[in-house]
Amino acid sequence: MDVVSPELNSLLPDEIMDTEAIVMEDVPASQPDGTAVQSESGDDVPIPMETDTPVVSENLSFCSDASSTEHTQALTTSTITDSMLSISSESQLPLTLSSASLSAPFTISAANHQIILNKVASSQAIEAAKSASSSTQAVKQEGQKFLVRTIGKSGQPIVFQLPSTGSKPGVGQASGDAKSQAPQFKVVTIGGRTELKPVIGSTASQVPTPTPQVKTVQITNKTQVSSATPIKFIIANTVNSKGLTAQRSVSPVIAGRVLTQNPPVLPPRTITLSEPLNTSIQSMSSKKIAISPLKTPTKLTVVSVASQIPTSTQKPMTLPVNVALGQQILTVQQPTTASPAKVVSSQSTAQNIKPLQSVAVGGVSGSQFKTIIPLATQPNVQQIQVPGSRFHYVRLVTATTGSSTGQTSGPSTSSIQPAKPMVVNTGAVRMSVPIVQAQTMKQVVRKPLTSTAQVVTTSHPQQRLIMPATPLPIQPNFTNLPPGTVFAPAPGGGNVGYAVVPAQYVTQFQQSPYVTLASSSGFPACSGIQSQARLPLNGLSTAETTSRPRKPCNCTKSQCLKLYCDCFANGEFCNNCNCNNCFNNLEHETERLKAIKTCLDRNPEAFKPKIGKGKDGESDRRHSKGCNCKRSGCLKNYCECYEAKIMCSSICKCIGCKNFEESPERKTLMHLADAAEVRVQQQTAAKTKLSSQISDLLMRTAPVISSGGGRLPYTFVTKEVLEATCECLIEQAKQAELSHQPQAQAERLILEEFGHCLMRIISSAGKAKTDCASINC
DNA sequence: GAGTTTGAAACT
DNA sequence: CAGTTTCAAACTC
Repeated sequence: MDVVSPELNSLLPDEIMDTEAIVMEDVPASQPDGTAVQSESGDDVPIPMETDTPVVSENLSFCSDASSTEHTQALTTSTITDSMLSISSESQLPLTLSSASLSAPFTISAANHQIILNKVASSQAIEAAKSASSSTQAVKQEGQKFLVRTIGKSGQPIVFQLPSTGSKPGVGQASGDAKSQAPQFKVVTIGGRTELKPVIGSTASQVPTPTPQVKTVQITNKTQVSSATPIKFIIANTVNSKGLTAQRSVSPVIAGRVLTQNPPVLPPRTITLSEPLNTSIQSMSSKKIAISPLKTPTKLTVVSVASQIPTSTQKPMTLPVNVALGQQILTVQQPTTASPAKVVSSQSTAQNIKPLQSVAVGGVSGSQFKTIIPLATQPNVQQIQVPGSRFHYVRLVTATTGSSTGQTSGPSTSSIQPAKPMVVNTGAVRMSVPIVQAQTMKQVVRKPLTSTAQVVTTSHPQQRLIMPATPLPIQPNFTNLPPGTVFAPAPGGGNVGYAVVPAQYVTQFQQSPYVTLASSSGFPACSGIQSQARLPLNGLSTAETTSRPRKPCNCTKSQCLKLYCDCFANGEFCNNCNCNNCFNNLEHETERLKAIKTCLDRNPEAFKPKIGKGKDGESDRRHSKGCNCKRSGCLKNYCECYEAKIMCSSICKCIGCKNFEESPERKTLMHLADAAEVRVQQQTAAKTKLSSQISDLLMRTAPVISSGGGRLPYTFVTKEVLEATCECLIEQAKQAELSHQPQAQAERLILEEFGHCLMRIISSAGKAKTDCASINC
């Protein structure tokens, strides 16, 4: 198998690690009433948290960070002490967790399987929260621990433990600014739309969401005051990567983990909010990191992006972090200032590592997220969706090292070592998996993996191509990786590498029963969740992309291994195509991978969507390279801009372009296209009506036929049939008129349409007679 | 359905 | 980087 070249390898980390584009707009509080939780479903069925499955990191750290001191409050799970906050899924009452050391207490409300952690701006806010709900519980920080007890059906409690912060300098400082700041929860839909909701006293006013849509709860700390108490999440499931080199000192520290569905009878999971004493945390860049479970409520998602925390804060950036609890995503957003919010989540214990996790990195504008999509029950697989890229990347986090691997036995209580909050999974292997286009990622009918078993054993696991032998879930030892998987060594060595896996495999993973937890957990699968992770394809909406199945290719000479082939260009295998000598399939993975590498060597952007976000002031969608049309006037589908239904931009090098806003030709074309579409719809409707009328008539006349024994076709020509037929003819006439057909031609078309109608009537009549005869026999 | 046109991709 | 060739889709008849 070919190993991804260093060039490609160098590309992949950037793809994954780059989170600069992930910027969440500050969303004003849209619901000051404090509605913090939206039930994902109208019913009260609790959604269990997945905790028994292996998870890269069991630790979730919520850190309160003083801007200058980088102080982080950590919830450690090592021991359960003082106050414990229990959140029951059944209860929809907000729970307020206040910490003396924390400038802003956290309001925690759980309802309908959702837990919202909110940082209460002030004690008054706490009181308000209490007043809002009599059952609100304020937990002093002394306890440093709060227990989420019944998030899942299993009732497995999740313990959030806060270490004593008496010695933490940043705590008091943070609390002092809490009033000025208005920490808020932002409920963010997967599609990127965010809904900011104050948490305080919110539970009573919960608005049940009709659809099982995953919500992201975002905690935003907009104030830039150094005294502010930025919330710092440190997700410590880190792997070494070059992406965090000094060059990219601002690379976000990721490594998140996500809580998902718990199988019943699971030991209490402890989420540790540890205070990182490591300076690396301090230097952690403030880029926004969104960790969201886009999948079913039963999923636990973990984001692990960077292994090392950049030591420089040269580029303070907003750092939104979504921590998904069950179906919810907790987002912590920190404005780009002196005290950026930081999220630290340690994955030091890869207990119960969730099998397949996906991370979607939004590529469109700043509102995109890296989302984690749990795909499989097998641990250590993360699907990373990089908007703007046609590949999906799957990161496999292996528990090869004892320290990094989680102890799967016993209650999943993991604690983060303060001194090494970010060192979690040194043996992690990141896999970059070109799958399907991110936008087209969708749940489809499950089908077993049919690939031949090709397992490559190697002394250098991170650089070997692993071929999946069976449809079994991905194993940590990579023995079940799909064919075509290529491991690329991480630059600079280390235990981290990338593996390029055929896109379809991820789809297959998603389709595999092993992947879908809902199938086995008894919870209804939420197909919509995954769709939420989809991102626009070439500027098209998800609905557009999903509603348009890709056309089969007709390649004859390229073997479907060049970008001429749309299938290949989209990172897909050929399927039901008309190509000849196709190598874009599982049987030719070696060649395919080589071709991918070649394309990437030639153009690292080769597999990225051509239609992306334009510059400020320009159209939202524009061709990344611009077209070079010379003869088509950019008004035919030869033009990639026109084909994408966008206008040419300044970067186009086209000649005689007519594809601009004020172009009369373009307007005419658009008008004609719209008219044609309307005509087609009308004609289709008319034909459907005709068929319906005929069918209805057949139903009514069937007894007559059967008894009378032989009616002529004209018997079926009733008033309704005539009307439907006339509609078809009129529509045909309109179409001919609009297309400026000569009268003779128009008459011909009308007559032909009439003939078609007659044929349908006769055919239906004959069929009805035949059916009746067969019935009588 | 065959042939032509077109422009992106690939190549030199 | 520019020019040429190759290629497959779009288009026309």
